[in-house]
Amino acid sequence: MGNTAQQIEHAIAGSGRRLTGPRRTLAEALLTLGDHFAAEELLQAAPGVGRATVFRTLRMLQESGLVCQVVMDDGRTVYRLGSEEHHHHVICSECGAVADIASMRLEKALGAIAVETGYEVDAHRLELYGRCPGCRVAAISST
Amino acid sequence: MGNTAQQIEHAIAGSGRRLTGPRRTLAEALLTLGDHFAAEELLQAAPGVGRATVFRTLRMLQESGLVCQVVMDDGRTVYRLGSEEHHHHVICSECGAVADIASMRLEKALGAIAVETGYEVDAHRLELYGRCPGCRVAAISST
DNA sequence: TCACCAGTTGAGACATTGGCTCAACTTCCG
DNA sequence: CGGAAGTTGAGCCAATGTCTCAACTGGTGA
Repeated sequence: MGNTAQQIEHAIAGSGRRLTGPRRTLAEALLTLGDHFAAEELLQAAPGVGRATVFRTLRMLQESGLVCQVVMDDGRTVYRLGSEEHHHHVICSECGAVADIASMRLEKALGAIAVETGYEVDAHRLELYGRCPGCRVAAISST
Repeated sequence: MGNTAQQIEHAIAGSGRRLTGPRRTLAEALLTLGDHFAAEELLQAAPGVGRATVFRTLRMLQESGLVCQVVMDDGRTVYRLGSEEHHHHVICSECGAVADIASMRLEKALGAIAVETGYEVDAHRLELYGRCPGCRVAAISST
């Protein structure tokens, strides 16, 4: 995703929110951080920004759909800069690579479940864990 | 799920594991704990059993399929005594009720995704959040 | 029955992830 | 430019879980 700091800053400064120094710093730090990152990494990549601000901003970005949260296999959570569209993740248990999933079929199955259970479902969390193609090849060739 | 303490104890004492006092205490405490519970609640329901043992045993029971872990809407995790069969959960954001889902359609969609991504998927985590029928009714009548 | 040893335990410190408070500060609007 | 309102960060708190390690114990072989 070719997000730029300006795009992120622009998204931040919506609905009565201010574009402050720390937020700018975070916007830039986000871009230096690779595909996914822990909150702690963002904290370190943004010198001078306090811990509370990092978490606050992360939450804000999640609400804006600019960042999504991924729960890893072992329970750790990482964040990911990404598109606003609804999607899920496949995570490699070996190298940690995260790939997006967008499956109409899956969404429909989820919809059907909502109906069957009688629940009014308004959110869900879905993560798949496995081994990415690269790590599969590596595992085979190292045998 | 009419689990009895004996059933749980039996399941614990498999593959070279010992049936110890603390484990018996935990097996009985589990039965007093309602549909789902936090680790902390189990700890309190099992007097004399140390924190480390509670978490160790919970992990053991998860590996045996006797207990499953549910990540709540807000990130808290609760545990649930349940069947070994693979299933997912719908969680009511209001009253916390947890219901099981077992959908062939969903499993198939997940399988298709695994193929599409090229990942060798071996596990996943899926939770749906919403409002249960009871809370929906309550919300309407309190209007 | 007994002794032994591998598996198990618990106290307590530590780690991780995140939230809260509140006085000081900064943005941005008028 | 001035001030209200949004924002910040230091530091402390909380929840959830892990680790260490000496002491203990279940179950087995004799």
